[in-house]
Amino acid sequence: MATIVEVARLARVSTSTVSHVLNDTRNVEPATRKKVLDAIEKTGYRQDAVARAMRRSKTDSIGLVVSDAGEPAFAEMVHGVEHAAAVQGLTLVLANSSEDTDRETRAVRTLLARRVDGLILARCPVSSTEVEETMSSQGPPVVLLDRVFDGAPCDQVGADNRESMRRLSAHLLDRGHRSFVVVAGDTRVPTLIERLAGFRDAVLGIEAESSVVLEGTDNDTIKRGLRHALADGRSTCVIAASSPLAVAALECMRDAEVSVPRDIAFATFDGFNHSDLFQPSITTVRQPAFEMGAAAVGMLMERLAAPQTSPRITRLQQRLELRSSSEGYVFRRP
Amino acid sequence: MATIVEVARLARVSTSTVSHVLNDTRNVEPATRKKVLDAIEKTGYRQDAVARAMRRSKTDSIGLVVSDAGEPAFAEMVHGVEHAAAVQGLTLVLANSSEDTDRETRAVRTLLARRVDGLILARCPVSSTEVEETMSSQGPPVVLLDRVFDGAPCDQVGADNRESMRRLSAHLLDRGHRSFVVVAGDTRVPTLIERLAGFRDAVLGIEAESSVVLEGTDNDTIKRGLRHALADGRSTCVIAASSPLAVAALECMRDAEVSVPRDIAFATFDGFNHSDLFQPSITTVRQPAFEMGAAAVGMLMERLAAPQTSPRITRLQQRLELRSSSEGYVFRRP
DNA sequence: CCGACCCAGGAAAACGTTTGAACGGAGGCC
DNA sequence: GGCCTCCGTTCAAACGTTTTCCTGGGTCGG
Repeated sequence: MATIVEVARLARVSTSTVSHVLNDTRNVEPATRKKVLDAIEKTGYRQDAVARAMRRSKTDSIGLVVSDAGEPAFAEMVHGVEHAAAVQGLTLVLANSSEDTDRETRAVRTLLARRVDGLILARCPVSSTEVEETMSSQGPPVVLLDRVFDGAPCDQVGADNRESMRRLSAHLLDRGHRSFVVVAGDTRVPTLIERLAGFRDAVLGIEAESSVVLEGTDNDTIKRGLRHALADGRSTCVIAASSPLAVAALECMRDAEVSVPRDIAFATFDGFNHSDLFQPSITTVRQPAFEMGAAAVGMLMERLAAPQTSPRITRLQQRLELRSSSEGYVFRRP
Repeated sequence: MATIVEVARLARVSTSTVSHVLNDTRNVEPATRKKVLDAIEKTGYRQDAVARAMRRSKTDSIGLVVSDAGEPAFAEMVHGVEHAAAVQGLTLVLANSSEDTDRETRAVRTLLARRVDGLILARCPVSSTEVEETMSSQGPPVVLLDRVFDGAPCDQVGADNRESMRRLSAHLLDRGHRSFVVVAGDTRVPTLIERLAGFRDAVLGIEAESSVVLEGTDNDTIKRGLRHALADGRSTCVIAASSPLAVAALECMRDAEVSVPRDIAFATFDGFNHSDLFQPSITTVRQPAFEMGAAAVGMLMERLAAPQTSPRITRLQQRLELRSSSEGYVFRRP
């Protein structure tokens, strides 16, 4: 691989001149510029980003740690981050924590070692203190994505989970539902806490008689709970707080031969792609995952431009997509 | 940020000694090792991967260019690549080409500039010559992922598309279908060529009377073609060659009020997640996307170990998941 | 005509590591 | 006791850039 000195030698100029035409960071006489460009052409020279990063102590890259790269919602976030980064001329270094504290720690460590210019974290349910320290240390700026929490010492991008869940629940209340099963899942995850809070906001002061909230990290426990809750036949609506939970709930209901929406209504957060092509087509609160990723990059850029301003939090609005899983349910007259 | 020289100074040893305990690349007296470790502890020193990469001319990273990071199948590949890379101690630099030749070229260029140790490419339908040259140049080794083609000058990992399509088609022939609509899509993409070829293998010598093959890059054209093909009511089965094509086909059929599987059978490649929860549940040939990504990393490692051996191609077997979209269709007696 | 200033370009010092060569002391062998 | 070897350690040269400071010639104003 040709280096800048070979180019310089061939063009009979100094390496600094070559560098200056490469980055145009100083005026250089048209004649010499041409010599340099010719030499670059002839040698097939390509700038070495590693050496460049070393000298400038700036890698033009950002790190992204995501808790499950396979999950469609996260995949869209990755996509959004990549896109926005590319637009800014930054490359993306991706790591996956698989919802595991240790892996997350190692991932953050490697990314910091690689001297990324900024870090975007979609954290797993519980982070190590090492990770939490990097959020406030004077290392590269950190943006928390999706799983945000109040009072974090860094910028954050999330969705308006609480408000969306409130809207969804209010809509369902409007349709006459009073007895819900809320499949809330792992309530260590801020996102799920917020969604649960939104439900509580909505039913506050309304006699939502026998609503059941299912919390837990284990799918089988959740399913058992749901089966139990469905058994008495009083619930008219199931709300799942995330897509994996929706899968569990739908599986459980299929196995229990409870049909949606004939026997019960159903709605979920960040549901299934192309849901309108299938039955039951699922009422969904959809996260603008791509935009959230892009927004995180935006915050990172602003933070790099203004390091001292106090941390901010951006909440993107979610879309409520009403479909037959909730709209098709008709209340039985007693 | 503390550097290795500060550690050395504090420990009253040379930087080389520090380096040697860091990488344990040479024996060092327990006493001095302890001094060094204490100094590292005290300074909070972290190795600088950029400087290290520069000196060793090895970045311990691999580049992945994918044509659509949002698409679930590609997301799973990304996931697989990330996982396998992490296991090997490599970090992943991700770029997205959005099925665009220019972006792909730029992505490859950036990754090469970053001196990745290897490159995995899920190429877009048509690559620039620059990209094709990197496949054979003596730069970092390249592995082609998913979209493979015979005679490529580098390693490749794909699925057994042709054989899988042959099996699927044979199964459908067994069930009595003779008149197919094959939604083949962009037949510049090797994957889709292979799938189409598999269909042709299966119907060879069988009077598959009026089968229609729809090729094209434009969804609307595809849909128009499909509507036309469905109009005469002779076709008994639609096969989509990829998930986006399946979406188009299902939309078209929904709009034309052709019901699956009552009016017509349907099957697709790499279909929809959790298809068994919905109606129609879709018969699918499922790519082992995660494994393909992991396998690509594996090939890369082997290639790095043995640079001179001739290019190889690995095909992973796909799983045929039979569901009601094809099994539910009952032939009408004339 | 001379000093001040401007401008294009060059020399060289970083950036933080790794690593081959050199070194010095201890021990073993004859 | 001299010599060789071994072993732990240090020295210093890379790796490929960017960037500060410097230089020498030209221009312009007085």
